[in-house]
Amino acid sequence: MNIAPPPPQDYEAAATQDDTVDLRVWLRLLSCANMIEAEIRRRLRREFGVTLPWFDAVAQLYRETDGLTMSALSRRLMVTNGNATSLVDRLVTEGHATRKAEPLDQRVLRVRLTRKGRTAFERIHPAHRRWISDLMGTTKQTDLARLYGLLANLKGSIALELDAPSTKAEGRPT
Amino acid sequence: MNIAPPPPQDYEAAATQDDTVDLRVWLRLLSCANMIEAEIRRRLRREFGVTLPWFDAVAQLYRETDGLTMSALSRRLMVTNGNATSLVDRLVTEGHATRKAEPLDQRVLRVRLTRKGRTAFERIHPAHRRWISDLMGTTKQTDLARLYGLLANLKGSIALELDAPSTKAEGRPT
DNA sequence: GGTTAATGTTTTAAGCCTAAAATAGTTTGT
DNA sequence: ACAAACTATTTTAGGCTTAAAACATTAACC
Repeated sequence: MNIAPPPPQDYEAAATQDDTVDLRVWLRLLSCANMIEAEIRRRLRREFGVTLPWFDAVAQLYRETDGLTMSALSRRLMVTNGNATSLVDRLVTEGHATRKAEPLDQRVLRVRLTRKGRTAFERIHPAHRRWISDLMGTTKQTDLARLYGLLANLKGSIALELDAPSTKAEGRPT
Repeated sequence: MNIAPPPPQDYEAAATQDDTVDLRVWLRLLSCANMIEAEIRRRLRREFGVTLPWFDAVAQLYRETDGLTMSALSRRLMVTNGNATSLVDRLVTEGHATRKAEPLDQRVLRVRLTRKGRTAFERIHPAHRRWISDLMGTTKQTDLARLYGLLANLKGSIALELDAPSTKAEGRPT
């Protein structure tokens, strides 16, 4: 028989036996995400002198040769529009990106990585990829595949609930 | 046969076919965590007028009748010590917590929830629990159990790597 | 017993993030 | 054509977060 693992000293410490499975899954999920995110943040700063949000923004822009609108970018980064504004402000002043109004719709601004931005990303990207592999390294491939599938379900479940949050909040109107 | 799900417009949008499973699991995990966290944050503010970090801090303190030291609290919240300081500052000025030096070690400060703090948490807690259940609601119990197990493995894997980050960084010492 | 190292906490500086209000351009209905 | 509604983005105000430096107390070591 195995010995029990030591109780975690993080978010999960607040979970008790009588908590529902839901809550315990959530706390554990959050722990994992926070641990990985914190470590990637530290390494990006230490090895390359960039912040995590900076890297995330550049990574999203890198894929899109035609760039992204401000709204699309903030949606992808999962942050508010205002937040994206300040991130892109910095990218532009650094010379890593440009921001140009669309000719057909003057409201829309399209953000594109410059040559300099692309080069910067290419310098960091391989290390980032390696770090993720390291952090997940001892998890078996089959487990990762299962996890991928289960998370897809969970994500779908969340999206559904976000589309129809009415059931508990207000009941049916009279 | 099923139709393919629409491509996500979040973090995962940056993943491509040639990315490793590691990376795709990570992006999906992050998506899930961010979606849930953002929704809980919105509801806490809208329904109870409190912030998510405020709730997290109070939730951790609620369990511990003897309170927590500043270090223990920041470890549990997975934030820096400095961050915990400002959170507790606010709890104390609001009257939701007290901060007292330990008699045996004057360096250590022990934070405890006040009666007012406990009452505030008890008012919010049931709704929070319900929200988590709602967001995960359409995920089957067996899937949640599997997820719980797989995340345990992943978490262990991460912890291992964080303890021994030497393999790639410096090799073995001469 | 006095210096040095270690530990616990706070402060500081800079950047991140949200929610809400404001601005500006576009579409719709008449 | 004009007003109203809608959409895209920025601004503002306030709070969150980190990393590094500073401060204070305790432990370790001659």
